[in-house]
Amino acid sequence: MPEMKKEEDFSEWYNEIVELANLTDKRYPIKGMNVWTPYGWKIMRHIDTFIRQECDVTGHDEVCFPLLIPETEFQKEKDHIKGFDAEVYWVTHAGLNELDIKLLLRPTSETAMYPIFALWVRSHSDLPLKTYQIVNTFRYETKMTRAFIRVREIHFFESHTCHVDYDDAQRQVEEDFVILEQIMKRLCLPYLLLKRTDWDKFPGAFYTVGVDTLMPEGKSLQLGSIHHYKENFSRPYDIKYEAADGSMKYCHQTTFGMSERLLGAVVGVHGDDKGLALPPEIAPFQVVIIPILAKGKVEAVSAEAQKLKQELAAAGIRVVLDDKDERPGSKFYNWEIKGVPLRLELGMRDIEGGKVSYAVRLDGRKGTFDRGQVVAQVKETLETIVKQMQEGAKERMFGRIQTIESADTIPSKVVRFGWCGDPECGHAFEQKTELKLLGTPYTGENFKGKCIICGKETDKAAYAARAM
RNA sequence: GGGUCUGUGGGGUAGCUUGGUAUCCUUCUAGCUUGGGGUGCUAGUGACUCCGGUUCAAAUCCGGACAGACCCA
Repeated sequence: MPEMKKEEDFSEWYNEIVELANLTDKRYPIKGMNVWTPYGWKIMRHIDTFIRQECDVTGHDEVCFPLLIPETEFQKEKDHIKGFDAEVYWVTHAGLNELDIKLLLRPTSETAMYPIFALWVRSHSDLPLKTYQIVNTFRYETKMTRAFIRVREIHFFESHTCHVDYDDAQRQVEEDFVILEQIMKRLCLPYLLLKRTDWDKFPGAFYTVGVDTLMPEGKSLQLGSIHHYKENFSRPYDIKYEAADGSMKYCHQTTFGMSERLLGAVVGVHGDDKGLALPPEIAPFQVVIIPILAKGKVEAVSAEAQKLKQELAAAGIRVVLDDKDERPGSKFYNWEIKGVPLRLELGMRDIEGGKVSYAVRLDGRKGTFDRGQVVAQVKETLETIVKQMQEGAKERMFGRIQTIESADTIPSKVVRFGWCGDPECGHAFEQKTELKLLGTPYTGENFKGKCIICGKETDKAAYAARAM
């Protein structure tokens, strides 16, 4: 019998859930490279679908660039190299020969895309150039790897855009926030948008906005990042255009990245001691039907269960009928581990009474639907579950954040405090508390107080936590 | 980079000190039984990370490789 105590030992709980729910197969013989199982991949595909939808409606075009990057291209932006040097995989041989110019596996695609962007962008009428891709990227992580959260082969979404000037790129950053919100709503994940400190921004970026959520143990987990590059890449990669007045100008660029960490966060935020709890929008199966087969009535019940399944499926609901020869109780446990949001039970008792019994995964509540209105009632229940998950997760996250006025005693959670913005104070805080300074809220937050280190008056709040 | 420890059926383990038939739980397969919260019984499949050494004999001892965990820088 699995011991699954989320609150007691989150780390162990997480590993166990990922395995029991069969989201991934960790037995692949390379550390940090796991196999996507059918169940886990179905969820990830739903997430990807939402990302594609939102990017498409905002006028991004999907592209797909090669995996390998020549060393010579990679080296063009100095900060960028420094940031990734230590975690790059190299291809040094091809067949029996050593390569003259080494190739690297993309850790992210700036240096693959931008030489080509330089060819694509010629005049202001080519702008804005808005692209994205969903590909695998590679980073040689040296710390402990963990399914979905820290992996060496990353299932990566990255959008890359080019703009005529700073302001237009800035508008893109703000559009990214809207895209993000649409996606996070469906995953029922609350988050903070924090402008990273200068010493923690993406290598090569002008500024970085981090998307952070909190895990139950109070650690922060970065789910994505949005960057304004200004001209930092367009200059070394020579991405310029002819403006209306005939002058040549460098593009301003942005990027937005997210990964399968989104799935890791869904596991961590919504799961409980019974297993996964999936948001209905990304659940491979939103409803599981379990027929209760009493002796002698097997066929009647099976036929009715089939009918129910078809009705729900016809209404666009993702439904699975579990007709395995197994006890119902055992099926209940199994589907709960897998996080199916809504369970329907159908036995003679229900059929005779014109009902369908249900149980909600999230809070365990049970009741009956009317057989005649079951489609509408299922839809309504799923919608309620979405709201419940959104609100519950939000409450839990903000409940973990404490505003503090002194760095001497740190309640071992996520903290919010005044910061004058001086890097020296920031470093001092990090050193003293051993927390990571996550940054300052991107969209202003009403705050009045004193810098927690130097005591200067400030209207800036900062957030810090232990990073996962 | 330095150090410590560990590799046994699909998953989790016992056995290793003191060398000789590999334990238990779970999963899986088949049959019967059961069927509204993990049904019970019976039978069955399935493992000592790899390479070398010592030995009549190696999961066990020795060396190396590979993989993983932890600690320190």
